Amino acid sequence: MSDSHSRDHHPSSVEDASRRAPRAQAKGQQTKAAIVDAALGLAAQVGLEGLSIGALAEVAQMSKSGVFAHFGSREELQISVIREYHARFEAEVFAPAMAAARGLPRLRMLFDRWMQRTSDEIVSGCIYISGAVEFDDRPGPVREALVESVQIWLNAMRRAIVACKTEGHLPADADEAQMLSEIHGLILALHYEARFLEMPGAVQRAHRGFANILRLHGARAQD
Amino acid sequence: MSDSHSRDHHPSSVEDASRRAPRAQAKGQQTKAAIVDAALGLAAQVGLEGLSIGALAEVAQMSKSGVFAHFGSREELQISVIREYHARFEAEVFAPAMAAARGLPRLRMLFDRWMQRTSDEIVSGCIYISGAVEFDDRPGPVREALVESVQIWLNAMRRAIVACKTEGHLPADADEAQMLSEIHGLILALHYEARFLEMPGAVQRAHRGFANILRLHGARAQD
DNA sequence: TGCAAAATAGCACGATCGTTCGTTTTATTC
DNA sequence: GAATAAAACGAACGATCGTGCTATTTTGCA
Repeated sequence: MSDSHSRDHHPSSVEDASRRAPRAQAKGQQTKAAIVDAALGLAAQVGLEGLSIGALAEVAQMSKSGVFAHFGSREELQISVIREYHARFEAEVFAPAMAAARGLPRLRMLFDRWMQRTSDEIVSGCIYISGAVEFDDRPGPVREALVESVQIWLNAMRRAIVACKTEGHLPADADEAQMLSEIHGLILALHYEARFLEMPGAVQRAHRGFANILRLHGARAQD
Repeated sequence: MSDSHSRDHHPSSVEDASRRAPRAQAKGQQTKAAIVDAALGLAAQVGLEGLSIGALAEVAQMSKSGVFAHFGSREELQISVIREYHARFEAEVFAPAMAAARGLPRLRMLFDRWMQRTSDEIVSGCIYISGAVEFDDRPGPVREALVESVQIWLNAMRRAIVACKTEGHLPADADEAQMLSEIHGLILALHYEARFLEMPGAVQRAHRGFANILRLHGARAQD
């Protein structure tokens, strides 16, 4: 999962950054980060489309125009939220799993972390899922940012599956695209059944489903 | 799948209905049906929340207030759209599959029809999916109508799986809730990958996924 | 401490939203 | 065809939206 997004407002040179080390962030960056943080929570509930600058300003205890000035447009705000979500997803799901051994252990840990995050989002909502629905036929930079982030993650999962083959944990002819779709479906069904339908047992079913998929596609029994 | 919704505006007595047989519908019902039809297409694209009376009036070539008068509120319009969607889903997916033999043949046909409809909705959008995201934490009558419709359908699928057990097409200890979740996940992944990510091969993966689920859960080989 | 710049607030704009109300047109019944 | 009811219209409302513009406050540095 390569973070290809350019972090904005980095000091233009390393020298400048070290010279004024004590002042970590200008005031602006600091409150902008706080706004994005609040926006993330708000967007998880009401979606990226439901995210309004007025409501955000109220949560952030600022004026509408004060919030607006940090982004210049609502679209830019939405994209900032997506980037922040992406960064947190990467830090919370992808990064820790890289500590696990290549192959099946790492794939298991990736799925476990993904599941854990989705379970948490039963309460808060997931913008990779709500965003997909809101922007699936609304072209533009917001949709592009969303698609890019999701693709980066799904590609990381795909690579982890392929690694299982090269490590001999999965048969060489295992179909990684098929497995990925089936795993992705488990996550989507979990979100749908638990958050919308409020059905009990959805988390357990997703866990079992993952074990079923590994078995079906010929994973070697693993410690 | 029992249609528990009361069809509104039925003639109050059968006698009245037969007496004025040539006039099938009063003018009002006729245009209301046309409005709902247009609203269904519009809501599939922009979602139930994105559905505005102004835009609908433009599509239906009527005045805003003319459209509004048929429903009395936007919520009632949204509910009417859900009911109509439900009726079409039932007619297009559920009803034809009842002709197939109880057990695995019927389950296969239910899934095939469901898949076919979802494939069509790659272009148009599915309000059972978009609606779930839009109303997953927005309580009220619209959410209730959505949940009810989806539950009716999922229960029908569950019954079809159970029938496979009593017919001996699936082992008696097969877990129907688990199978249903996995199947539902295939549909959700298909919608996500094909409509939002525009990934090729999603339809084929969903078909293979269904075969995989049947195999995994011990379905007898079937003609 | 004082000054320039950055950050925030205040206010108003055009647009769109759901909704209400009174009127006018259309359909139905005698 | 006249009378009555149903249906559709047109205009306006208050609210909320994103977005400019201009003050005012706050911050960072000399």
